Amino acid sequence: MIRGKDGTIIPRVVIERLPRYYRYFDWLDGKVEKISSKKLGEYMGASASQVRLDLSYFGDFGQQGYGYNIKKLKQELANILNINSETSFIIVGAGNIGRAMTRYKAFANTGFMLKGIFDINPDLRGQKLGNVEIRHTDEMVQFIKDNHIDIAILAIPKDEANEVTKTLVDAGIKGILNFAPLDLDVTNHITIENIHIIDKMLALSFMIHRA
Amino acid sequence: MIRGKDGTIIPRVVIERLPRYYRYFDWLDGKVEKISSKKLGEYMGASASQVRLDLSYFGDFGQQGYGYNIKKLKQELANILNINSETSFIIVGAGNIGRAMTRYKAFANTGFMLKGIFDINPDLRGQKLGNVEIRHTDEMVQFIKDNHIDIAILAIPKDEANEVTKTLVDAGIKGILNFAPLDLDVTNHITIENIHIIDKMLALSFMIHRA
DNA sequence: TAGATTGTTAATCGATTAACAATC
DNA sequence: TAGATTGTTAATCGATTAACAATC
Repeated sequence: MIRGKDGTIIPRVVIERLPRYYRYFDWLDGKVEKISSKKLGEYMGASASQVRLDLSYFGDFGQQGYGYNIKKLKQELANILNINSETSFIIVGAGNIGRAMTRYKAFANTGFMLKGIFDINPDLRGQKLGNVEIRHTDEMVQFIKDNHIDIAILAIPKDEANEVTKTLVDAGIKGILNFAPLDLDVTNHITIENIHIIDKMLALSFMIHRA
Repeated sequence: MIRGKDGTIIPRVVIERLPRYYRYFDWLDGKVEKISSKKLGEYMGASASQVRLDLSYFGDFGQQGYGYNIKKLKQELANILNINSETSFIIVGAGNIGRAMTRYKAFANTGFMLKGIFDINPDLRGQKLGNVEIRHTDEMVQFIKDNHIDIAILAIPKDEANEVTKTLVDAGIKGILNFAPLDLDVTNHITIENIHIIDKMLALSFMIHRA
């Protein structure tokens, strides 16, 4: 239950939209100085009301008769989303997806710092991916504690996912980006975001076959 | 506007949930013979009402006093989601994510068949990834037409994404799974599913920092 | 038969949009 | 000042849940 400006509860749908606002402000930055909720809504395919209400959970960023200053609002959103401060994360699983995430450049632009990669296969130990070396899963708990890691990207087969999740949570991980094709079994106050690639492909397939 | 059983419009939220139902039925298959909407809802973190209403858009799959037969419903969902028939797709962009998708095993279990990989870099031409070779983007339009490809996974930098999307749509692509960190500019009746990795990470970061 | 559980309609809840006073 | 546009409250819309007759 996350609260905004006046202690009002921010709906999760609004939170999920924030990074999208940031993308648009980043895109507009340099192009124009200011924008109205109406114009931004047109770009984003949203109503002006939604734009204004969404942003109003976090502050009074606009000005009547003027709109929103892009440099200012981009900065505000960057702060809200912790883009200016460094957020450390680890990758669990050095398979296809784990490796791709290792090389993924976009993390750096949004303050995310890869601190470690872990795999259960001892043969991979010490192998370098970029400038981070693969460690064995046995070292993971201590590493999370020593380096104060909050976020883990989980990219392992589904059969091991819940067991590893339990280990991560016990070690102090606060959020997981889950690529495994299942819903993780978590009881406590930990946040999960799922990327279910096959689910998306199936929804796509369903829609094009019915269209 | 996709219609179900009695010509009622199926809400997009329901469509997006279908693959998840399939995952649960696949998981239950072999474990038990039947399940009630109440029990399934418990597993999925949904209400019994939602389970029943969601499924009822597609048919009368249950039986009073009994529940839903798992083998039967799994089969029904597989048909609805075209899992039993082959769905061809291509990957556009042979970078980190494109390559990971090439090696992604889960596609095969759901009827997805990788037919081609394309990249703008001519040096990659002919290079084999698994049993599919990289082709140059120049060959893409003809390939899509010749092989009746409906779905493309877009894994290229955002600056080129809209231009390539236009090419894909003109060539006859019906659905795109977009990994590029922007909202594709599409006018016509084409379906897009987005995987915005950084957006998910930012939402995660926001939530754990506020918790 | 009695108990269980469906499919569907009605009630509720939450999210989106419209309206408007405030004000730059 | 007049026009534009905000932040917010009220109205609407859509999705979820509750209720229940039908029936296995």
